[in-house]
Amino acid sequence: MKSYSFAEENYLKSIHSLSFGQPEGVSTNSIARLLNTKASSVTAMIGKLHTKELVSYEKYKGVTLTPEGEKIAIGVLRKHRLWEVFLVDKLDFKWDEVHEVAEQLEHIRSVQLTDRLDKFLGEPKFDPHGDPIPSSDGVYRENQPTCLLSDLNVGDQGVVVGVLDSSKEFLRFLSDKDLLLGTQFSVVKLFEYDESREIKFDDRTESLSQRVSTNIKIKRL
Amino acid sequence: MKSYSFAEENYLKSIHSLSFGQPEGVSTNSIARLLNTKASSVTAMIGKLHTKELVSYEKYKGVTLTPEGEKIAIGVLRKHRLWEVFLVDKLDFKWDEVHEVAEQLEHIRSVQLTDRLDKFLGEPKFDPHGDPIPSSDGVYRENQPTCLLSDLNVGDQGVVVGVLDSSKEFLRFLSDKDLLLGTQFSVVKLFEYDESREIKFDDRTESLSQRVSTNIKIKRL
DNA sequence: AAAAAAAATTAGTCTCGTCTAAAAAAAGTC
DNA sequence: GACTTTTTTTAGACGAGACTAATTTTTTTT
Repeated sequence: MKSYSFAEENYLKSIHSLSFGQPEGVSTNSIARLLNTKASSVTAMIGKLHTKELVSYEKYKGVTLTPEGEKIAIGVLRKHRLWEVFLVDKLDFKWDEVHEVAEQLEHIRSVQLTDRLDKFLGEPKFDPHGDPIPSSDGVYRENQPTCLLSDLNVGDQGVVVGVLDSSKEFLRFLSDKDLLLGTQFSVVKLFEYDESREIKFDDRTESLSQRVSTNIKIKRL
Repeated sequence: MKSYSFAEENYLKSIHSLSFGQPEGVSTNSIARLLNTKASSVTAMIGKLHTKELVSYEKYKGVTLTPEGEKIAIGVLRKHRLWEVFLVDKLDFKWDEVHEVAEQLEHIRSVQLTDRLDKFLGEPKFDPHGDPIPSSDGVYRENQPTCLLSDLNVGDQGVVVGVLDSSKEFLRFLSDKDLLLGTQFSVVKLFEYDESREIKFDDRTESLSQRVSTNIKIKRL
């Protein structure tokens, strides 16, 4: 098993995240912006990754990941998101405090560690921001941008990623219903009359008023 | 809060661990041996740490940590040992598999993380090897080298750190008695007749045959 | 106390990842 | 199509941290 430096892993991760909807390749400047470095540094690193056959590259065109490069990027992403779950679920971090620490933890090298952490956390499918966690063989599907539960129609599926109304009362209401961050659900009924919805999750069905569903941020699945 | 490189932290940690019973200062070669580097690299780093006032140093004499340097070294040690507990208690690592991973985790920078991890683990006082975990304000007492439970006399205290006989049967016996790794105990009676001992732990008293106590590795407290 | 051995330091080099400044290529504009 | 602006690449340098080889200091041996 080859192993890569923090810097290399960060570049691969950045290229991966910028690749979405960019089949042409990712631009040097966009990588530099994301990593807070200069374009010249990016060019240098791209050359290095190219030599190692982790990216495809032609001067002045963009870069794309090779299958090997993508595998590494997804591995880092998996670790990042698993650690975020750990920090939030086990150490009671708020989900907006975890990023910086997870940026460090994602580079810890140990296959055993990652897989055991995954089991320990109950093999979660989503991180605290609602982003999907790649499986150990690198399979996952990046999901849609955030929208509201009230945007969904019958048959749509989603995962809870946040709230608009963060009052004690509302959070209490959600926790009474077991509608926690990361809960996956599908919309089974929609009553035009009052815009209330029935959703199914954890093998239960619950009815939510329009008031409630306009205050829950979700991502489509 | 200043922050230090992985390399700096590793040197400080090494100097700290070599300082035990060396009030004269630690030798360049001993550090090089411990870190698998060359003496010249050590000299260079010592110069750097000296400039930052983390070590006291005079050419050709040894190095010692300043109070600031020691604070940092103990902080790293605390993180290392807490992560070892996490790996063994939560992720079911064997206690001889944890070192390499903990060497990486000990450098994660986040005071919040360390303190929350400590709480999550139940504020353990010893790591899986029986070494004491420094408190967040840096207080701890390094303990004695390993000996056998059969070496202890009435009134002595110790902590279980391993076994000589690692057969299924013996490990089963120990787990039936709740004599786990990390258990702290004191010897309350010693019967000269058969060399059996009564030990007290977790508010219980148990009697151990000579056979048993010669197979349990402990550290004195 | 002189010679030999061991330990520590200096001098000079290397790789990694970054930077600035300058040059070259691509894209946008009139 | 020529000119300007933006993007990208090259050239050259630097700091961190490691190395080898040579030198100096300390310690040990006789």
